[in-house]
Amino acid sequence: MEFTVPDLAEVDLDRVLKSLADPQRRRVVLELLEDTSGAERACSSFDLPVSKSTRTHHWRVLREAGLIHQRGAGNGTYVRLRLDEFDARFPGLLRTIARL
Amino acid sequence: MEFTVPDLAEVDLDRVLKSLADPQRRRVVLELLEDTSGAERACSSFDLPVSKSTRTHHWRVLREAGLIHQRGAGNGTYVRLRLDEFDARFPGLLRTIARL
DNA sequence: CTAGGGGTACGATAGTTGTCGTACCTCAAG
DNA sequence: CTTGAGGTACGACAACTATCGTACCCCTAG
Repeated sequence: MEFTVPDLAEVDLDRVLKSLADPQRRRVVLELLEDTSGAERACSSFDLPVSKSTRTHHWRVLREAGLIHQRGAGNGTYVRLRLDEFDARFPGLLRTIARL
Repeated sequence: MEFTVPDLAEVDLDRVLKSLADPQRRRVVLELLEDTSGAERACSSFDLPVSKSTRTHHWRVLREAGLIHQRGAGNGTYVRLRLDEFDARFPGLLRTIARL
């Protein structure tokens, strides 16, 4: 199962800032950012204190903001930052926020 | 008439990002930022395509996010970026967003 | 003094968002 | 084959938000 991600050119800053204006989502993004390996990570490996459906919701918001890519591997789902693409579209934004 | 502004230490990133995740408000902030003079500007000098009450609302959101200071001068209202304070609390954020 | 521009406060409203529960799917392990 | 972990889709709901209109306030220009 595959998740469609938006073309970064079609993502607007509004959507991005809204997606990052949530503690849960920001935490996840920054956690991915700290993982300098850039490797995939299991969605289930994040400790989110919300229900399953809420988790799904947050992943979708991040996906639609162009921040992440998701891959469904039958059993679980794996997530990866679209770091290079995103940084090309919104240079420095992630690093700046990470530094705060 | 005076407007109370929050202590920057008590402003959280959530509130800031939410306040900037709106085109009208972001435009106003960036316009103030481009004005390198740092001088006050009349609130009425911004061309906001919304009603008076909506304008008031947006100014309040920015104020509560610690981004601006407002001074009521009887007749009109004047606004000023809290640039130094804000940048001390959230270093680089405004400039980064301005660059996008 | 009166008009009018600039502004706030309050109440209403439609749309968005974060959250959940339930139902259902898929695969791996027993 | 059955169970369970991980996950989606859908519908519900409360909270928040952007917007407006109305009523009202303050001052300056006539």
